[in-house]
Amino acid sequence: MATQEDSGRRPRARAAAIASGDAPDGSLPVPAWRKQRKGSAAGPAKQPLSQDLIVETAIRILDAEGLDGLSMRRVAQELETGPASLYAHVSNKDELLDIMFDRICGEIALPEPDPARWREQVKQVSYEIHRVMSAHADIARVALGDIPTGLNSLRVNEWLLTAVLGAGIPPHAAVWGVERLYLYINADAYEGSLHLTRRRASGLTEQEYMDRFVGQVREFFQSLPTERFPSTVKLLGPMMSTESIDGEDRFEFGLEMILRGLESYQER
Amino acid sequence: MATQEDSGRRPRARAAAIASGDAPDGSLPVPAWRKQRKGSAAGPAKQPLSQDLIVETAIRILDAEGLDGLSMRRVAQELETGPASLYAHVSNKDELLDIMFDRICGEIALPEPDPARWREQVKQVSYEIHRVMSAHADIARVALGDIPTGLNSLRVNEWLLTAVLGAGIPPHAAVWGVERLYLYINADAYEGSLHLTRRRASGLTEQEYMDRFVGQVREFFQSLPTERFPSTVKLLGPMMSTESIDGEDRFEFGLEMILRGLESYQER
DNA sequence: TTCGCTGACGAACACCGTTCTATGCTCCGA
DNA sequence: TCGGAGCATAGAACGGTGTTCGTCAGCGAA
Repeated sequence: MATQEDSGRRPRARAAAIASGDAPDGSLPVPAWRKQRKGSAAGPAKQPLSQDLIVETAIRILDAEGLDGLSMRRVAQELETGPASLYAHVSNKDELLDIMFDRICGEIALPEPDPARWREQVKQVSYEIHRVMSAHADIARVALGDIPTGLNSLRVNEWLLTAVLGAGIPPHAAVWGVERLYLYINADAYEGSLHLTRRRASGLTEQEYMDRFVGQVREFFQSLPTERFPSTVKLLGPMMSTESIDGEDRFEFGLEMILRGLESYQER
Repeated sequence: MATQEDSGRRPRARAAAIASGDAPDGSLPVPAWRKQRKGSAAGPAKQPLSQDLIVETAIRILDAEGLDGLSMRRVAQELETGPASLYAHVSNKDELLDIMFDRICGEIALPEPDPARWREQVKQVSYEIHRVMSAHADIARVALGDIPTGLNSLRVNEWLLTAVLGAGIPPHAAVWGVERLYLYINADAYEGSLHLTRRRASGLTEQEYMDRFVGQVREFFQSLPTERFPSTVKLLGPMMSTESIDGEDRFEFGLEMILRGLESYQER
């Protein structure tokens, strides 16, 4: 398990907990408002409710049924309780989503920064973020709809900032570049997850889905009048190639584009 | 129970409507499934229901109350009818959103393509798309969550493809580059609209909102432990500057980055 | 005139997030 | 050991959501 940090309740509370943290070593202090539970050692008997348990359950549902399938009632049902019970540990569905997102950010593995290999490493980490987000259905939507302030999210951000600064990109370009990169990664992960969601909903295999869905889209584009959409029709080939739809290479292309743009701001 | 698996019927129908479009001049053909109404000249007497009327009403609500405030019931209420009545003209809320999005795409003004000024023009059009999306609350979310296949959306896409092709970007890079650019514009427009939504919900002026919201975020970041987040703390200045939050310049930065990346694929 | 069709729409279904409120249970001080 | 305070639990309910069912009225064709 990577260095996973606990996420807090509200941004302010979080920061305060860190600032006044009384843990001398590297581990973050356990926030006062989260009493540690007795044995989280997974008794087969009914576990007492806790924020951790709720978040874990919610992520399990997210993975299995997607963000749209995740509801407070669904989580409560899974825990064999009523929806109202959750609100003692989580003030909000939005807060639950934030905490889930940050917990998931904790899965992102970060290498030791090496300024000499910054470009390669930034790319690697971008892939890693993308991989983790894609592994959890459409969770990336949360990042698009909210400025993440969780500790694990900050950890990733800090890593990227350090790498980019170390490459000699001036401060302003570094801040914006990393922010834009993050936006791009999440937007693509979200977009990509939609196909997966749809495919899962349809119950088709990847190949079947590809054939049917892409086939329909292709059919649609091919029926466009050439005189009105000449470039679109001319580019039907590259547009409809499997690699275009699949996403991996397309993501790489955009990433490369952003990196080329970013390094044009390098000062040394 | 019908398992409505023929979700491809819609795009196909549209394309067929286009292919058999009988508008000889420059204006787009009116799709067969959108019957034109008599006078949309806003009679004070109760207008008969129609898809156009529904879409117009929905966009008005969207502008005034945001995407979250838009519901079938809300639209029906505005039209002084029941929600069920809408389903005779629109098969779905998703379809309504698609149509709304495409209608809004129709507001995007496109200049005559001039290959010599392709870079400037692509930038200009990107701004234009961004402007139109931002003018309609969080409608950009629709584009992120669905592959737009409306005519007006295609029109914009066609323009961008033509411009980029004309600049000597090879086919594959053109397709992907335009697609990535589109993704970026919509993602940023959506992100930006969230602030506006939140501000509107809070009822504060722009200045007040700036002060309060940014103040809180700044407070949070400033309370971060320097030893754990050195780069983040070091970059607090550029991160928290007004221009960073406001978005206009930030959008421009990312756009410039993408364009620099894109033109690195130029072949002549 | 009558038949058939189609648009309008009230009612209802199955959900949703959230809050109120009553009920227990646990733990602490006396 | 008892009393009581405080809190996790959860049933019920509120006000919303998208969508469907079935009825009804109006109208064009026969």
